[in-house]
Amino acid sequence: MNNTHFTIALHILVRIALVAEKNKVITSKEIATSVNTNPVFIRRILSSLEKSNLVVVQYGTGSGWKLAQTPDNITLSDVYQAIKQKPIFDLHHSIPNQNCPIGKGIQPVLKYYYSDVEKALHSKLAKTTVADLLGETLSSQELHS
Amino acid sequence: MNNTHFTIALHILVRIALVAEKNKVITSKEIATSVNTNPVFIRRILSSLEKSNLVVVQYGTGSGWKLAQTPDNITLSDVYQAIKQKPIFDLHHSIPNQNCPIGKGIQPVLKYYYSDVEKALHSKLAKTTVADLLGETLSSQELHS
DNA sequence: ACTGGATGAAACTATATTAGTTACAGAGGG
DNA sequence: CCCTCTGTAACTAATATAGTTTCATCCAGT
Repeated sequence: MNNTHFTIALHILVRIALVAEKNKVITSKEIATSVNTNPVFIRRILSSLEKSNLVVVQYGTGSGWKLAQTPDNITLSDVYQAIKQKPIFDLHHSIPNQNCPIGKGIQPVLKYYYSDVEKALHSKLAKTTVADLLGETLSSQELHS
Repeated sequence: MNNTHFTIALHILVRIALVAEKNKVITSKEIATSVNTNPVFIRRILSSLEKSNLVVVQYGTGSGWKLAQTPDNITLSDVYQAIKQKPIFDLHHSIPNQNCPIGKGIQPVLKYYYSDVEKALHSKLAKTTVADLLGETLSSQELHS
């Protein structure tokens, strides 16, 4: 995962949640217009979200995307899990020197520690839902009008 | 920051902490041998660590690097802060559609939320020090001998 | 069946990022 | 003054990212 993907995924889900209030679906092209990018990029991320059962696609006439769960049931931890491809911190690209006590021993230590950090991150992300973001986004608009 | 930089920075600091126990310093070339990379790459990261007062360089004969603070005083939050160049999550690369209520409102919401997530990450990272990592790395070696 | 709008996926490009490499001026203890 | 190492710039190769084009596939409605 690149770190913008999470932002795009959240934008997509909040955008779908908005039309879901009217029991409507939305196409990747329409979402792309909102995000200001191209539909294929949106579809690639939608594909990841679909595999994690966060969104569902409808084919045929009146086709488009809808949420697979209610917005208050989708946490940002779910979203992060769905689109993450890389861990938050990577280990060395090339294997460290095994003749050095640090080079030999540090990777397992860091690997364990990083997974611990990711758990803490997930705990934090789990406290917020797509419904929360939609609410905050809309209410911040009202203040300006 | 790329996500391997944090790993390399920790490797560097733990490696320096190891020789610091013997009141010695270590050169970027020696560190590069341990990390299994080139000295310039190491120096670039050392440069960031130096700016945050985590390491100090000695010139002249017997030159090399040492810690600017005791290892139990350097938390991983300090290290992360020193080398991070990008936030953990980026916003959109191109500005979203301002005619869409979501496109218009989501960036400030996410910006605030992301800084909140970073604070949680720092709290987690602050609980571990370079001394902790050094201890774990060495004790994991003993188990294998 | 057929149509039409949308998806899924592959292929390709342009740009940005990352790590590696070379080179050389500058620092400073002996 | 010497010697070793640092600081930094410049360049390259490899990889990652987002954008674009293309086309087969899907399926509700007619």
